Amino acid sequence: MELRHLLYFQAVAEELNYRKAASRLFISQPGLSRQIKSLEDELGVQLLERDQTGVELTPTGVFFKGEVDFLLNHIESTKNQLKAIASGKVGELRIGFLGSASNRVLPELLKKLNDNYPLISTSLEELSNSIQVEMIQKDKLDLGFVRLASVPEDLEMRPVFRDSFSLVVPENHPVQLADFHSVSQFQDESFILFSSDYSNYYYDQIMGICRDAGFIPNIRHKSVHALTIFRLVENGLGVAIVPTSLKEGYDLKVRFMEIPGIPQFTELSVIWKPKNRNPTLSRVISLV
Amino acid sequence: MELRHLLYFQAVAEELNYRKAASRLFISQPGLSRQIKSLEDELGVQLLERDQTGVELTPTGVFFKGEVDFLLNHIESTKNQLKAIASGKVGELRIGFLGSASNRVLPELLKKLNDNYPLISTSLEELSNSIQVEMIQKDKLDLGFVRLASVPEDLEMRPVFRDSFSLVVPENHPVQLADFHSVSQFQDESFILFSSDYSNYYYDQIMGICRDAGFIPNIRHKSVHALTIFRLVENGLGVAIVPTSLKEGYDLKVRFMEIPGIPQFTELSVIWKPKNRNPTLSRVISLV
DNA sequence: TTAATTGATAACTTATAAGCATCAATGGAA
DNA sequence: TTCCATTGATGCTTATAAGTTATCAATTAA
Repeated sequence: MELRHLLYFQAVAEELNYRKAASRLFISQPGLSRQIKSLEDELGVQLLERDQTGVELTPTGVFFKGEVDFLLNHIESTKNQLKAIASGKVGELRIGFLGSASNRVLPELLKKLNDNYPLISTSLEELSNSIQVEMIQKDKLDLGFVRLASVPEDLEMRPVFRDSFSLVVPENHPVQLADFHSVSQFQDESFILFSSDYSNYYYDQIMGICRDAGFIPNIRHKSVHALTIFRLVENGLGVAIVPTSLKEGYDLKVRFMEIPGIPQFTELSVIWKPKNRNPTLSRVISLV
Repeated sequence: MELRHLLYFQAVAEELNYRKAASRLFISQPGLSRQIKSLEDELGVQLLERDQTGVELTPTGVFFKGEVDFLLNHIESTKNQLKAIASGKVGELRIGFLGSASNRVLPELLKKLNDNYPLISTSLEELSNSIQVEMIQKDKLDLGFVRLASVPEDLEMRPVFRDSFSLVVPENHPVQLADFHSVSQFQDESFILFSSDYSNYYYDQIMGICRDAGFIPNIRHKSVHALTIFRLVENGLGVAIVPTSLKEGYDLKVRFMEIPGIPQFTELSVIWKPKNRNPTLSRVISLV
């Protein structure tokens, strides 16, 4: 067994089609067929179910795919760390974050990081909650900033920032901050939300706020990006409920009004995998 | 880079001598020299410091050795797990069941499963007959516990538990067990049933029992959950006819009275798809 | 000084991955 | 139904690169 086999298997498992996988790997289909077959022979198990219709993963194959993803990611990360170590940097840290984490917590962390370990380099990526969890589990990411109620067993989670919710309205909206006492004042408006596949937890909370105020919001638009949501609000397409800290950093014709007297809040948490072998990680954990 | 390179590097890093490492790997020394060199070239770092005296690891090499050990061990353990999974010794079994199966059959099966195959994990979901059939056909479920007269061709079915029917009445109902001889004594009461979309078969049987007793029941409430039905009975909203085995496990102010002299019974069956490729399944089938 | 180490290099051999042409089986469209 | 496009598998050939042998220069110990 060679890494080649793992890489090939990964491609086939993702494409579920030998020809497509082969062209993605820039090799011929027969060559790929034979390599996969020899992999199965060596492992002594069947990984893929194939007929003239297509390809499917066996349950064993599903397990193996997970391990292969992990291994290949780990190797990739090791390669990068190697270069960092050899060039005198201490290491590399791959950080994932929700768009709504970029305003407050992340800049602070990066500053602290730079002060304490000036030689640690970072790569930042804006990703959804679920993708971050998955990538951290597979060693494709070292640290994640998410809004989640819980994470899988093999991950650790620490809350880092608690935020209230604000209603976002167009600048010229008739309801002024002084008159604003309940979300129910907006029950006839359209609502713009973060997509629920971006964060179910967030989605449920917004629904909870409206339910507590005695109405079910009329959701007209959903988006994964804060900026998009604000643009829609700006153009009068509805109002939005977002974490208050998003107030800073955007220069738009919208007004933030913190929602008074509600129990809901949103909590940004750091997550990581204690088993992650990146030596840089353990040092950074102590900073957050 | 291939696994070979990692294995070769590991040997050299441990022997700190190319010739010894080469003979341990059953290859020639020049071949090993070149493979290590090409590994260093590809990674772009120097892993080993060598002169005519011998070999030493660079700091980068020390780090890499740790990662290589980890990776190769992980691969070895993955290979072993693969075989265990393919043979069904470890694995996951997704089980669906009707609420009314939870009292008797299911706990027994889970105990047996745990005794015989402690490494098989299970996920349990309470689902209706029709949903179970559908999910099993789609390989979304491995095993189902249903009450059905028949299942589609591609599924197998085996009866596992035969149960009589009992009438459920409020604790203080005037009719006592000793006076109870026919359902017709209750023809003027309201009846509470399991929803027919939950199980048509069950629904038809209840109707059959009443028809045989010479009346058509006045059905006032329907529910998918046994507990809900019992709560309604408890509060005097009607009487219910349910499988007798539901008697256990609920602490409510209701009385069960087995219906005497009727031919109807209800049979809980396991269903599964013979074509399902989960290796765990075949092992478990033999247990039920 | 000599003999026995060390790893590196050049030239050659061989194993095998990859490529091309082609096949049989399947499924959808006409 | 028939036809055509698509699926993965197979036989044979080619090319890449791993591995071999022979040999080298440099170092160390006797």
